[in-house]
Amino acid sequence: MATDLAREAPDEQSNSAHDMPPAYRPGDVEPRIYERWMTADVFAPDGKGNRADWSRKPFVITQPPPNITGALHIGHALTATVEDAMIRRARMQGYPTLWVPGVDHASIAAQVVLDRMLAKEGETRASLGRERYLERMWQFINATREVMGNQHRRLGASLDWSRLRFTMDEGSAKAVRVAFKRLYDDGLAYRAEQLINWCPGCRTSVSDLEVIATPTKGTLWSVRYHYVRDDGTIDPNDTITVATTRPETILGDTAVAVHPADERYRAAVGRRVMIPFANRVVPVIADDVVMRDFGTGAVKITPAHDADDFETGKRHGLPMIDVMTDDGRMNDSGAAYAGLTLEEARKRILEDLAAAGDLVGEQAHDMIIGRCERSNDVIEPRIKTQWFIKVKPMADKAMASVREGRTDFVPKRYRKVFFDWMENIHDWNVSRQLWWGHRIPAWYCQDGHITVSDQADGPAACDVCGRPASQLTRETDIFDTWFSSGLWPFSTLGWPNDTPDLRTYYPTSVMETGYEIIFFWVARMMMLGEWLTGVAPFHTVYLHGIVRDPYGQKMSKTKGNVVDPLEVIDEMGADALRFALLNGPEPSQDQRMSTPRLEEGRNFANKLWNAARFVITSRPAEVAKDEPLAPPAASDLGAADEWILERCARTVEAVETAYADYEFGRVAHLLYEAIWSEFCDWYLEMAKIGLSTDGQPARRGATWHTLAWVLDRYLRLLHPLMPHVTEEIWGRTPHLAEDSELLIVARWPTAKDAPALASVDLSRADGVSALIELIGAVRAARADAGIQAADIVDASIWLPEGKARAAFNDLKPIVDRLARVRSTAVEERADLDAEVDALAVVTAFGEARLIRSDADRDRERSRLQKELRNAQSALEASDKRLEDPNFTGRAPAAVVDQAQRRAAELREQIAALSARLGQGN
RNA sequence: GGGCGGUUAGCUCAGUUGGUCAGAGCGCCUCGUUUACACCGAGGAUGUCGGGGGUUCGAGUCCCUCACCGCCCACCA
Repeated sequence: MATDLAREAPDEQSNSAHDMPPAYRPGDVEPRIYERWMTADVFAPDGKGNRADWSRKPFVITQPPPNITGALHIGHALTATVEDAMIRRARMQGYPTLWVPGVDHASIAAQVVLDRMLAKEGETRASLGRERYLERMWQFINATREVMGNQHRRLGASLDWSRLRFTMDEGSAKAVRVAFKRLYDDGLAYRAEQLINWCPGCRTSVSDLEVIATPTKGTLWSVRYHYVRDDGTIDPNDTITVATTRPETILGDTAVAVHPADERYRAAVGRRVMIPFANRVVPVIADDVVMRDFGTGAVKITPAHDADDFETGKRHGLPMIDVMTDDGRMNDSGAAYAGLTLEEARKRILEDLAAAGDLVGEQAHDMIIGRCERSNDVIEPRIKTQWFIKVKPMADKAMASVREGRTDFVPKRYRKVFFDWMENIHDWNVSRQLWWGHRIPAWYCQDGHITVSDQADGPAACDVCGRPASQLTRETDIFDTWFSSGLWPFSTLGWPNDTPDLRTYYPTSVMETGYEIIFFWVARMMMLGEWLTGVAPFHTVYLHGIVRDPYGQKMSKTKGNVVDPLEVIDEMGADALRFALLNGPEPSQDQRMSTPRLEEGRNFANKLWNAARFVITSRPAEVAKDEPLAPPAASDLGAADEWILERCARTVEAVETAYADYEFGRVAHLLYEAIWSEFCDWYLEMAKIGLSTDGQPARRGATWHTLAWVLDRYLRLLHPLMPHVTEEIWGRTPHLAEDSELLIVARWPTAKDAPALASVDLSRADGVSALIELIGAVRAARADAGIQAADIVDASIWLPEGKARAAFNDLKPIVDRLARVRSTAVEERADLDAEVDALAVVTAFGEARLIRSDADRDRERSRLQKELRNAQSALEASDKRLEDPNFTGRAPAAVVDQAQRRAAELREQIAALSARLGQGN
């Protein structure tokens, strides 16, 4: 199928406009164009259609591999569009470019999705068992992977599909094993009994980042604990009152703490109290963590269920008692409450305390509780023996890389965000009690020795005691998804093997992603990359913002306000979507997506299409059909041609700067202006005169060559943003002799591409701007006077000696056409006065008189008076500045000079307006 | 409790180092079948650039402060 499409596309079609419909039809064009790129094999850095210059360092993008869990949303479209824009420009610049497509296995997110699907079938994780569960997972993800790839293709993303990777493939698996072993050998991976974040819904621990701090209205209860006498009995009247928000954890209390300097409790320290319902006698201890002015100044210590208490417990050697089960109930330590949910247990314990008369206070209390990012369950701090990564040494390296400029952020302010987080980083809990993911390659022997192996089939024997593998048990936990994602930039290139790919493409160039995963992913890639490969994995971190709905709301399936990129592409075209996404705010700023914005992109594609259609169909007979593109002959250029060439050169420069700064919004804006407002609105109209059959053949040729040249520049510059429509047009326009057949690999334009044009005297080009202003003024006067467009009016035109007059000599027919007049040039301004019955048009750069005996004098007067007022107030302000010695003395000469020139122009205009208004009619 | 971002025309947003910077698109009003385009063309209306203070010859543009909106981070019962 691919070859058929490729065959039907090229030669007969090119340079023919008969098959160019008057409206751009993305649905017809886009799939065919993508197929051509694929057939030509241009996406791979060493593809046969590529013109990569291997003497240059390859440009490589690190992209966040999307989760396999489902369809791509508009955020993915933004990511892909930005990355595609970057890589297309680099490719055109001649860099070997690599953009590896991939998918992340997203263990916890995938399990949540699969569990939900299974629930509909009446199955659960447990009912299937690990093996069958994983089989189902593979079925599920194999189906979604296909869909996701298609979405990127529809968008036009030029990914090297021959390198599609998955974070659960064998390459990733090996990288994970080797990375972990390295970290273990370096002393950075350790197994320990620590307080971790437990999600009872997901039945796994999660990292600190996956816990969402949620403000909650809670209650602070005051509870009496009874002192225990030396003989072990309880004095019902001798109590200490503690404050707690979590009565259900009372069963896990192993101390009561007070502040060491708190006079109220001086005598209490060292005494013992009885924990209600648990029948456990625990000490009253003194510790600085206790805040004297909070609650009662005495606090129960539950080391197994609170971060502070855990530290306190360690300091005082307190027992740590876990009172919960994995699914969020009270366990056997919960005595009479065992088996109850935490909520039920709390209720019962409060009732029982009240019954015993020990619940002595209750007040509302604003607090923050952690909830699971995935399931929204309340996260329980619990003691577990799990694997951790000591991140400080890696963080130091990553920070040094940024501090020393080896890695930079766009926008720069994210450096601070990065540093703030890195400086306060905690060790990373990488154990997950899930099934879908990379199993931690650690083995334990019956003596508790740990063996970490990077071999696919595990260790041969215990590293410590030499027991054979058959007597070792493997860790059942898997890694946090982000552990394998963090290896992405190099695991996709063959690491840990020293492959040619790794040597060629690593470190990568730009890492592009949304700011919301800077900690999850970017920071971890930087840490792991620096530590494991010795270099920063990319030199630039480019962060984009969130795409919101038209009302500024975050899009979400539950809100039902999601925009499906595929629907947009069906309706508007991929280029329209891309343009809309990029023609937004600066990097990292959120944007709102709406139909009008998409229409703007669609309309722009259509505008370009029609401009190209005009250029292609207007080729004069003098220019051979197969003549290659070339800069127009300088000697034959008219003023209008010089003008557009000058504008075009400036645009090339400005656009290039914007691209280099990753300012895609600016690129879009500059090209929109240049193509629509300059090229189409003015030059195309002007060119119609230059191309007319009554002109000279040389001028016709020069005009058309100018049209083709400028269009060609703009197609190249716009291609990274709107690849399909530009490629399709390019297929029908003449190219430079050295050009490739496809725009996607055509040479990137620079200001130096046409040396012959550099020597063109552009003085007339300046004059064109003055004429454009005059034409505008004539149009406004006509509209004001109600003159019909069909009415061609005789006009006298006077322009001062200089650029505008020089340009006018060349552009008279153009002025006539665009201003709808038959003009006569007059030598002296005074000559205009003869036209007393005419309508006056006055600008700072010239004047016109529209010969109308039926002119409405009152309307003219009010129009001219308004202009006079504007000019006068502008001059007034200008003069005020110029008369101020502070200004003339302190402002730079160029600024003063400009102000003086402006004042002179205004004086001219005012004089002319006054003269006209003073003519007494 | 820290930190960051935003506040410019009815709406969505541009405004690079302070000096035609008060703009664009959409919407609105008037006109229009001029041989690329009605997904179009021409013309027009609309803003004390969130408030206040300061620096400066000159400030949406720099500094301070306040207000509102949003986001991120944060182990205190």
